[in-house]
Amino acid sequence: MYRTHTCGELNMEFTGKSVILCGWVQKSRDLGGMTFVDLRDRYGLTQLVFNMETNSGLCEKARKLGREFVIQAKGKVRERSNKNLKISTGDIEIDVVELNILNKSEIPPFTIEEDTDGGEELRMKYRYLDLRRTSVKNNIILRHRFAQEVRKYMDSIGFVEVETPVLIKSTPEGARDFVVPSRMHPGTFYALPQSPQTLKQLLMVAGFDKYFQIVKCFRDEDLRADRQPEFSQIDCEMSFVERDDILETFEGLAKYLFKQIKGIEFNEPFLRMPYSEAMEFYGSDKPDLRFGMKFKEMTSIVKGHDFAVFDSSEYVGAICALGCSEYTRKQIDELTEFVRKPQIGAKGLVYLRYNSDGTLKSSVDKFYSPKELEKWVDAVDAKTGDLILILSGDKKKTLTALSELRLEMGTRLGLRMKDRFVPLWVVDFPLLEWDEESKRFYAMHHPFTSPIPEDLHLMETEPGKVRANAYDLVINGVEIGGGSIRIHEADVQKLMFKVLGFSDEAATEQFGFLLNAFKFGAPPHGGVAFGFDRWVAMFGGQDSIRDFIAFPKNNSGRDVMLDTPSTISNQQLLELMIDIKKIK
RNA sequence: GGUGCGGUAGUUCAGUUGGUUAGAAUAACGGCCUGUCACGCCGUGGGUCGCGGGUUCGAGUCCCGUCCGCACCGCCA
Repeated sequence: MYRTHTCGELNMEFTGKSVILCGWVQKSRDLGGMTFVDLRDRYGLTQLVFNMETNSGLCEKARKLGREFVIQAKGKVRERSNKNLKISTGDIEIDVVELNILNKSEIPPFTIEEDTDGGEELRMKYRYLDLRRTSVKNNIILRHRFAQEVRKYMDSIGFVEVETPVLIKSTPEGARDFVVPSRMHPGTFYALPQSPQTLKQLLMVAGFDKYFQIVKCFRDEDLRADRQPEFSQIDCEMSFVERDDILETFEGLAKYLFKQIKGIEFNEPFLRMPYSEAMEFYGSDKPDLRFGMKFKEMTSIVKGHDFAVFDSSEYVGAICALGCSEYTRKQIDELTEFVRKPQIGAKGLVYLRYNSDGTLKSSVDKFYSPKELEKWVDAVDAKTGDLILILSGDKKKTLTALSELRLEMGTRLGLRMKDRFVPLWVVDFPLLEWDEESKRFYAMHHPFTSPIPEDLHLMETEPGKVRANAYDLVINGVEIGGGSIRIHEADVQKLMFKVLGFSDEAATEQFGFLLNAFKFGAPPHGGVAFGFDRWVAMFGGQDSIRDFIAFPKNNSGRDVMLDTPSTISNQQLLELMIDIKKIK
C-alpha cells in the first residue's frame, strides 16, 4: 500500500496514529539538528519531522531531498509544539520513521508556490507544474464541481445529455471553421463544430425534447483573455416551448448554480431588458448593471449655442459620476486620454463639475451660461459634488465610447465588485445586421433564429428593423450565454435565406440535411448555449478563462507545451493528397 | 491585418546622458544552526542583454528589420 491518508486530512483526532503519506516535497527547512519537510499533494500540505538525535541516518536522507521529489513517508501523527494556524493540518506533524524516495525531480523552472515567480509563458510551457499550484488546481476543481452541478440539475428536470459528432460539415456563416482533411475522400474536409447548433435542432426533430450537453466547440478566430480557439459550452435545446419557458428554465439553472457554488440566493426574477434599451442607456448589448450611471441624451439641450462640436454632432450623451466633482485636472486629462485612445475613438471629453458649494464649472463655459448649464444638471439629475461627463459625435460610435467611459468610471469608483452578481436577460435582439463591405444582411445570431411574429411582415420591406426572438444572459457585463427560438416552418426559413441572399441551391448545399429534416415534423423549439469557461472563471473571480482550462492555448493559438501547431510528415501529406507548396 | 507594452542570471526584475569588470532579490550549490513554517547566518557558482544588421572610438542603452510573449482593436452567427 502506497498511502493510508492524504496530506490534507490529518488533524488532532489522528494523534498517535501510524500513517503513510505520499506526495511532493514542497520545501524543506534544515535546522541542523532537525529537518522539516512540507509534503504536498492535491489535498493539502503536511509537515514531516526528522530529528538528528532520534534517527540521524533518516535525517541525513531527508536533508538530501530536493524540491518536487516524490516521496513516501511512514510515521506517527503527533501534536506540534509550535502550531501553524495558516494551514488546516497545522496542529499536527508526522514523526517520520521510514522515508522512501519514489522519484527524484529536476529543479523546477519556477517556484511552485501560491505567489509563483514564474511568468505566464514559462507556466504554460510547464503547465503540469503550474497545475500543482493551489490556485490553478482549485480553479480546475471548481470547474469540475460546476460541471457536476450542471449535470445534476439538468438531469433533475428531465434533460438528456447527448453527444454530437466533432467531425461535421463546414458552413459559411459565422466564425471561421477549423477543418480536418479527409484521407478517404481526398480534397474534401470535415469541419469542427463552432457549436452543435444544427445537430441539436435535429435532436428536436428526433423527439429528444429536452437536450443538453457540455461540449467542446471550435472557432478559428483570434484569441483574447476570455476567448480560446477550443472552448466549452453548456449547450441546451427544448421543444414545445416559447421564449419565456426557456428563460425560466435556465434562470432556474443559473440560480441553482449561484446557490450551490457561490452560496448566493436570488429570490427575485432576473432583470430583462430589450436590446434597444441596453444600447440607448448603456451603449452595450451586455451592460454591467452592478452600478447605474445610465446615459442621458443631451442632443437637443446642448445644440444651438455656437459650440461647433456639439452643433455638428448626431448624438450628445452624458453620464453622471457621483461624488467626482473634486476630480483634479490631471484625473480629467487621464479620462480624456482614455476616451481618445484609438480603440475607443472619441475626439474629446466635455465635463461639468457640480461643485459642493453649488457652483458650476465646465470645459465649455465660453459657450454656455450658468443658466444653460443648470439645464444639464437637471437633465442628468446630478447632485452637488457630482461630475458630468459628455461625449458627442456619430451616434453609434459615441454610445460605444460612452459605454467604455462608464465602465472605466465604474472601475475607478470601485463599483464593480467581484463578489456581487447582477444577472440580466437582454432580449429582442435585431434579427439581421447590415454589412457594408459585402452589401448584404447577416444573421446577428444565426440563420435559424426566428423573427418575432409581429415583425414578420417587415422581413422583405425593412429587414433591418425585424427583431429576433433571441436573448442573452449577461452577468456583470459579461455575455455568459445566448440563444433563441428557432425557425421550424419551412416558409419562414425560406424567407430568411432569401433575405440573407442564399439561393435555394446554396441553402440546400449548406443546410439541406436540416431543411430536409424539417419536412418530417419539426416541433417548435428553441434553446440556449452558455460559455462554460467564462461562467466558471466568473465564479472563480477572474476575467481570463485560461487558468480555468487545464491546458490552454496562448495568445496566438499555440500550445507552447505540446509545441503545436506543427508540421506533419510528407507521408501524412501524401496520404491526404495535400500539397502545401502550391498555395501562396 | 493593426495599436500599445515587454524580452537582461534558472526565475522575477533594476540598469541614469551611449563610457570601468552588467547588478538586486529569489532559486541552486557548499558550510553552520534542535521547533522551523517567507527559518536564520556565512560563502560559492551562474549572463548569446531574444535574433540580425546599422550608427559610433565605444551599444544592454540610439536607429532599422525580424522573432517571441501579453493586452486590446478588427474578427468572434
